[in-house]
Amino acid sequence: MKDQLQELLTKCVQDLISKGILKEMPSKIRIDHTKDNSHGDYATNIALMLSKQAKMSPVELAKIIIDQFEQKNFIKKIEIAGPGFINFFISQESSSSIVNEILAQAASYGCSDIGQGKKVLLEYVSANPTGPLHVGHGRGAAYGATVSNLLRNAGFIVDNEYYVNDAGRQMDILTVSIYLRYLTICGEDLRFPDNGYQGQYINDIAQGIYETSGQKFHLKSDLVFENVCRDGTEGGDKEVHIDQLIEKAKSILGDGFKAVFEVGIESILSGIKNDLAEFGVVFEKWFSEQSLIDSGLSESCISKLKDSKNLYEKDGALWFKTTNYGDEKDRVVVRDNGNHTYFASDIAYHLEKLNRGYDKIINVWGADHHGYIPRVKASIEALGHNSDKLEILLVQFANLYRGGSKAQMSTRSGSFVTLEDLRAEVGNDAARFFYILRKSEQHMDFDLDLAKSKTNENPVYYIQYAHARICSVFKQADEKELELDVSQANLSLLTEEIEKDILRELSRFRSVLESSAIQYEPHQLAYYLRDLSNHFHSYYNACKFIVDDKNLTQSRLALINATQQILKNGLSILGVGAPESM
RNA sequence: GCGCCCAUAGCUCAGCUGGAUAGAGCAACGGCCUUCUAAGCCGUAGGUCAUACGUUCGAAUCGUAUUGGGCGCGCCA
Repeated sequence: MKDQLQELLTKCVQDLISKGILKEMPSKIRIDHTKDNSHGDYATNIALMLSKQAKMSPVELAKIIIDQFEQKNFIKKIEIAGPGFINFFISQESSSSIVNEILAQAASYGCSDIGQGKKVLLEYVSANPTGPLHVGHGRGAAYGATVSNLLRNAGFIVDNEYYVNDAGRQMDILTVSIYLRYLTICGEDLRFPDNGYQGQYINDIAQGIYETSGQKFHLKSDLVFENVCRDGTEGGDKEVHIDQLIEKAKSILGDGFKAVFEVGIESILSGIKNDLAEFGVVFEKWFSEQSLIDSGLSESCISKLKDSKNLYEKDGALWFKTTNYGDEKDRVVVRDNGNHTYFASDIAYHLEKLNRGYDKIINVWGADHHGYIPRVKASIEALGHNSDKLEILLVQFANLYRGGSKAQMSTRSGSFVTLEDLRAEVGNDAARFFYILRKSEQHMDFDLDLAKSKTNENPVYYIQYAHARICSVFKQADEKELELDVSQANLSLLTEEIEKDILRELSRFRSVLESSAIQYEPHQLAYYLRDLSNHFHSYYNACKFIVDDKNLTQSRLALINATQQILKNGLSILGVGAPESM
């Protein structure tokens, strides 16, 4: 309907151009759903936009446009209103046909092909595998998964990917943390380093190693701590302290160090996978950072950059001249100790992504990484690709409040609320919905007490309740042996104001999906579903659906059946269930 | 100091890329269950869209400056 109007209007403007009344096509011709139904069903501001080039007042121009406009029978009325808006009123028959469309296409109603089968790689979460996911990661997970659903629904082919940072120093710290806990279980008396990972999960992993391997890795703690400098709180340097512990453990443990590491990362990763799967977040691929080093891609990227004169040496380290590509300072890719930086892996990773032939690469990052964007784009350009292919979506932090004060979320200290805890407390549906309800670039206050204690006030239930209520109506209809037969429904009987409102609301669904997908804004869909539910609840209170008049009953059941379908389709994209009863 | 994000009702947030009288949810107040689920509905109240200029037919939306908050500015990841 909207598309048809758009076409007609475009043609109309073209005709006026050929008549010499208008000079040139505007960059876009907009037809919008109206906010206020006294303004009709659709409106355009075209006359306001073009009044200047036509050298006449918007109202005059609007008149000319309407005269030129090809009248169709689905248009009941065209009006000029306000400063020069053109409002279109759609005929009752035509606007109620949306119900038939929805019921005919059912679960696939709302799908589109605006993506034209373009291939998209969507990377998100990618939390370091040093511990369970916390509530901060949940936002990225819910957001990424929903964007993925939206894009798929819009005809893009989407691969979801999780980048696993399984290389580097933090993995060593993780391993040492586990190992020291293991030694404690073996009966050693030792002091746990300040910089170690302190969560209970570390103890659990250590316990697991003890149970399967017994004393196999047991060494005297005196040996491990021999010649290691003092820790931070003992007046030493906590970074040096832990680095020396790592070196010590590696040298005396040999292959055992790797064995402990393998058990540790396997345990943590499977926990993360499980957690996300239960949250309805599924990745096609888990990409290992280590694999970039093992395959030599990381090394070959550095060679390429070296060959293209993008690297230089300073203070014993190898620097990438990212300032040539708009970064504010140059970045180190190889440290003076010979180790590659995280950035070096990331260069290789992005090159690898590009080589896989995607049309678009999207990274969802925490907003704290925004300063990282120029250097990654720089690396893409330097390796001869177009950095526009990479789109980075930033998600702001969720500030966690508990008991009215901000809760800390540090993995290192182990004092955080896990995503798993949150899901257990508020449920997957509420958590998914709550996370995407806010625009991603908005800071978000997540009040745990509110989310946990007052779950009934969570807006997700409002929508689910609307769905359940409709199911309940059909249950009633069933008992009265009424069956919905759309072909029997005379939709022109839907003349109540609220019924027209719902028809208008239903007709918006497609454009909401399109807009949410293109702008990567799931919250638009969430707000839409809330509005639709609101209209339905009003309808429910204002009118009875199952009435003596059989024809009217059929039409009303058809209308709420279509509403139910839209709620279901929308919730499914949000990754939220549509319960039949509550 | 420089860069990015943000500022809308008492609180938490929308506002469809510049449009018509700025909206919703909580919280407050007043109504609605002998009727398909009251996790609901209807109504009332609540605003200098941080501030000041500017751009134009028209600004919460765009530009500049200021104020106030978040984040970033490692040979960490």
